Amino acid sequence: MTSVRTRYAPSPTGYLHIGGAWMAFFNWLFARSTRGTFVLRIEDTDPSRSTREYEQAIFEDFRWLGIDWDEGPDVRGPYGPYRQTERTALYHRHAQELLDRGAAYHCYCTPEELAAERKRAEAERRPYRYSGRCRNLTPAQRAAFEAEGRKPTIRLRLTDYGEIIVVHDLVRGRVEFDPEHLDDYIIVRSDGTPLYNFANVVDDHTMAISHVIRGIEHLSNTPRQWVMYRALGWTPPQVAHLSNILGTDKKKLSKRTGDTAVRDYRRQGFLPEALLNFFALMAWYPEENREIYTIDELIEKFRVEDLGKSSPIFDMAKLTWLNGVYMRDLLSRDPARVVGACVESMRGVGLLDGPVAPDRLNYIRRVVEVLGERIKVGRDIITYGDFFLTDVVSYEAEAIQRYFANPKTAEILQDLAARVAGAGEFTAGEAERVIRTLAADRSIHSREIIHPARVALTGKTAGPGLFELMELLGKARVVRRLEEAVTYIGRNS
RNA sequence: GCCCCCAUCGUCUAGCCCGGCCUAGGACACCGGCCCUUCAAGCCGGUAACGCGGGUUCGAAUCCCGCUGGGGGCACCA
Repeated sequence: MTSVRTRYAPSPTGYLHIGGAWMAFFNWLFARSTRGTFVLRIEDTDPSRSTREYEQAIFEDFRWLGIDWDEGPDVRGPYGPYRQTERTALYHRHAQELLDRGAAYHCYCTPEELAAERKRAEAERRPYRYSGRCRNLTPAQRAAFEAEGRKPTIRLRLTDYGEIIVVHDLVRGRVEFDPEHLDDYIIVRSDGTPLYNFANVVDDHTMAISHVIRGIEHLSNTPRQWVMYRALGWTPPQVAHLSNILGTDKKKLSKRTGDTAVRDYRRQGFLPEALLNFFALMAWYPEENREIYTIDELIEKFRVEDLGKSSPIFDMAKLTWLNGVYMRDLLSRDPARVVGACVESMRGVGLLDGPVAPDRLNYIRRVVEVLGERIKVGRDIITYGDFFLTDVVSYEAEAIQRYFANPKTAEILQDLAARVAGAGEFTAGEAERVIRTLAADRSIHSREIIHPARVALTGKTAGPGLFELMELLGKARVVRRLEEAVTYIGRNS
């Protein structure tokens, strides 16, 4: 058996989409699991929408995910070039070959004429198929069209193909298509540029791609492509078509129901290994009763045949949980990665910009330490620890209601502020001692101090342990916030 | 409209190919409880699914047919 070569072929018309990354991931997994080759090919045949900036961005997103490629525009390789716009000679050659073999023909119909045909079909409520008017043009007729100045497209002969086209899909099994329902489709535009279905076939073959895992939307394209392979005398690759990821509205994943770009997830502070683990779980469970897998385990266990057939819904809650599992593990093993994810999300919301100063980074490290297991995603440093990062404490409505209502509260907090101010070296232990003593002196339960104090210091009812949080905030900030709370309560009661 | 694909808890899925081991397993989410200065984490427990209708069979989530529902394709987009 010749070696496995898979590919992912993005169009550089935007950032790497979650759905695209998901597809790419399986092609990559398959290549890695068979010690094969993973190729990145840029499909930039639509010049109006493709840019080099997006191409770079896609590379960057893949690198972040940890999906590497053996051949591609930037690393080159024996089957290059890897950008479709640089392969035009190849398309011309094979288009000519198709023409010479009589498998394709020039079509002089204008877009307007075709639109009219389509409209007529619609009016008569029958499925539209190209009429085939140009299928058997005589040299004289062609000359006449040319004289009119018409530029022909090239169409592949398909309507009279004659036999059922069989696609052997690795995950769906045998799928049959009757060419009766297909028509002669355009493979080269009148300006000479190739269309997707054609360029794709030429590239996959000339790049010796052995397996293609792609979206279900391409299943209907497959019979068209298979006819072309046959006409050219080529063997088509093995294919597997996966259903698309859906949003919570059960529609194709879109901005409406959540972030769609890989970099959005990076900005929120997700971990690439968690995202990849989650990607796997959206298509298959390598083992029963197990959710957490390292990339190496996924590579080892991967089998195309095991991939699911139905469309998964992107479950944010599960991704978040999974990310939390990884974050907790990292907390002891490699806390710098957790800090990294937090920094990423702080940049995302503008809390950080440019290089981070060493003392600032140190402080963030301590915040992460104090927040600990509460951080499931990098952005949680903001949702749970904003009071560490900014100087304004805004009290949650519920917090005020629950813990600032007691008439004694202001007095207690005032007392606490005074005692903190007079305390010794301000560690968590010292903070605890101060509060316990205060509770004993006033013969109240420490709860009656702890909760209001937490609200005064953080604005929230939930959060890290009060004593740890006080230590990190430091004596000065604690005293100030306590006094601010006293003022606030006085003003609002 | 025509063609194609899909269908197990709210969600991701195991089981389906090779019918009985399935009174359908796990995980997320949700709801209780424990722990506790709150939250998170952790631990314990709970609710919850074979879309419907016909077959085949002693027996069907598993095989067959139909229906319904969802998705995709039918471009000089990819």
